[in-house]
Amino acid sequence: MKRKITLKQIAKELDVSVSTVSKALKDSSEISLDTKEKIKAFAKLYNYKPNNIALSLKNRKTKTIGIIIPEIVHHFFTTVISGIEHVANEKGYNVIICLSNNSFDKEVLNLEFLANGSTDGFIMSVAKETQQKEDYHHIKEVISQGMPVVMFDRVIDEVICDKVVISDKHGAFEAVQYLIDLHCKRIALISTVDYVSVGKLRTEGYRDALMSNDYHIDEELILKIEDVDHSEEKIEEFLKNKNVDAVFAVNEQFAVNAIKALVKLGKKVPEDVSVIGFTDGVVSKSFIPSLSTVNQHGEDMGAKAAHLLIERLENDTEEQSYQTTVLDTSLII
Amino acid sequence: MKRKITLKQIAKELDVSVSTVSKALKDSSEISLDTKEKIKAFAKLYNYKPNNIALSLKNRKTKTIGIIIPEIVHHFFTTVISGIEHVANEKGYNVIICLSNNSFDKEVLNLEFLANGSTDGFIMSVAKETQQKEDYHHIKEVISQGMPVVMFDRVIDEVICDKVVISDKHGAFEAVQYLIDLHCKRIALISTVDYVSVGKLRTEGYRDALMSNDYHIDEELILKIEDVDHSEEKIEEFLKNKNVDAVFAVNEQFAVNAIKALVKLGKKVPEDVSVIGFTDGVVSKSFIPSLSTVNQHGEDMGAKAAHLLIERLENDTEEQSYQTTVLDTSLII
DNA sequence: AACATCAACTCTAACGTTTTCGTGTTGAAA
DNA sequence: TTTCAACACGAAAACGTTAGAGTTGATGTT
Repeated sequence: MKRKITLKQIAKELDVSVSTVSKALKDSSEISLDTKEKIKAFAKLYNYKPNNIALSLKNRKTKTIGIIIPEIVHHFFTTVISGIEHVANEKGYNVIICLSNNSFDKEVLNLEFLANGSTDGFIMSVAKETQQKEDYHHIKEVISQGMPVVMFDRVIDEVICDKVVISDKHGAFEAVQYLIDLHCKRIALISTVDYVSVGKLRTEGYRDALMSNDYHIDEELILKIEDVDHSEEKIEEFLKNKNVDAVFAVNEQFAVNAIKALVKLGKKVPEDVSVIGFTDGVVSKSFIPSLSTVNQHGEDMGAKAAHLLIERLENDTEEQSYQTTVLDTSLII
Repeated sequence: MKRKITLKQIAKELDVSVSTVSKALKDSSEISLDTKEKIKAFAKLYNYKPNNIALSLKNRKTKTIGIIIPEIVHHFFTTVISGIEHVANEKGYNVIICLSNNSFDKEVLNLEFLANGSTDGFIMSVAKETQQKEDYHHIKEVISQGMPVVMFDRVIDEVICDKVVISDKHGAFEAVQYLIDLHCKRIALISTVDYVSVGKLRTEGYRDALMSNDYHIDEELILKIEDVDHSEEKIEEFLKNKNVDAVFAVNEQFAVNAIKALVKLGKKVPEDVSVIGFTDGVVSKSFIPSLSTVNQHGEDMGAKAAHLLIERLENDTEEQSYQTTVLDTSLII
């Protein structure tokens, strides 16, 4: 087992000083051609690569960005990660991923840990529990320490930093408008509870669309689901006897469950009931019957977030002009 | 903007030496109670947290494990990551994820970069291109430098290290046996090209099952797909005029495409043709018509891999007894 | 001969920790 | 009064790297 070689070892071996080796490998003009070549050859032979940790310590930057998300087994988040990773790599950055599992405590721990030298900045989507508690001191803390943070998807208005979101409200509006254009009369909404910002915004879009078409908003047709684990039964229960002719679901799981329930209730989709859902695209793409969806462009979102973060990391011109980028959704029929 | 505080700053502020501060915070008996309390209070006030990078450099271990996978927008891999992350976190490790995008070059780059101090060890599934080239020098290199590597899913026999795989062959065997038990006569196989080890193994399981039931192996019923991007057309083309009554697909995408093609050809699934696929579970779970699948237990796989790696990291008792853990698949009807 | 110039190095400090080995001050036993 | 341990702390090295400030010896200039 040959341990990785260091500058010191090379220096000793060739009987020069460490700094000579360092400079030679950087092609410094201070070192003679002869010596440079000798050192380079030796370094190549022993496959010398500088130690990142030492460099990080010296330069006070790690060239890695931390991603903190609620969960990873979720297609939307993976597309975002993919987008981030792509541009990060292009710019010479690595990504380190931590999962909060939607737990506030774990989010705090992760953030604190990574903030102690491990990363140069963060891209994050906050945990559900955090939104619920409305406690953002940990995020504000790292920002005040000079670490750039970019939030995406579930963003917090109270925290001032760069943000990337989709136009939840507008996307929902469009989707519901589409249903209205199909002459649907009784359009149900299946949403999450309101402290999840996306649920709230999409609900607003739903209401706006109905209102601007002079529809009456029937609160009976709105379902808010708290416990995601038992959504299937809840949705089935809800759709029974409601006699809806359209369903708008704020996420993919709800949409799928709605279709299942409708089929169980003897309805045909999309003949009897139209279903449309906010989604990330994977299930619906290969779904039979096909499901119309609002695409969230996760990849673009990640890419944009990464660009924003890196921009801030590389231009430490203390500009305080934080921006919120709103990405459009698109309806896939 | 208050930068993170360091030992040195605390020392200066309280007019003691750096070592005193360090010791005090570690509750060393060398330091008087008075001083300790004073220092601790000050540290707490300023929210002192040791710098990970400095610790990593000093201890020559980073407490992070590197994950290198072909892609992340793939449910199976995310479940594996989730499994890894879970046990890693439990044991005080972080994970840093790199994507090879199935490119050999990127895999090499990632591995080399992370091996230079950024991680203590690796959990990886090799890129398709790497399997194709059969060039594993980069992996052998890091192993020879004393970095533990655990391979999962797509493993390489030539590289000696810990491995976690599912019983591909056995899983395929069971699936095909299941189809045979349903009295299917013409069972098609849709597989990948043979250099992808899983494709090869699952094909073997298919053959074995047929053979041990005295079926004739009709090469006409075997499709090997090279170009995943155009699999849909290929599969449709293939299934036309084959008059099969069952399809066994080595992955989820192929299974879904097969069903689509069959439906297009006027067949009913599962009445006319039974379809069963190796999968990761997300699409099939909410798929209509329901699809029978071979579950790969990604979460368990990740957890096992992480356990193996951490075990090796913490017991540097140079035992060379590498093990290959074979996880069972299970058939979900 | 005295001095400046220059090439080709080496030294040192620094990044933030931890840890080993001092060292000066007590108080008490001899 | 000497001797010595216990106590409370400080100095320095180490991890691997880089950059700026020194050092050396040779050559060139007047």
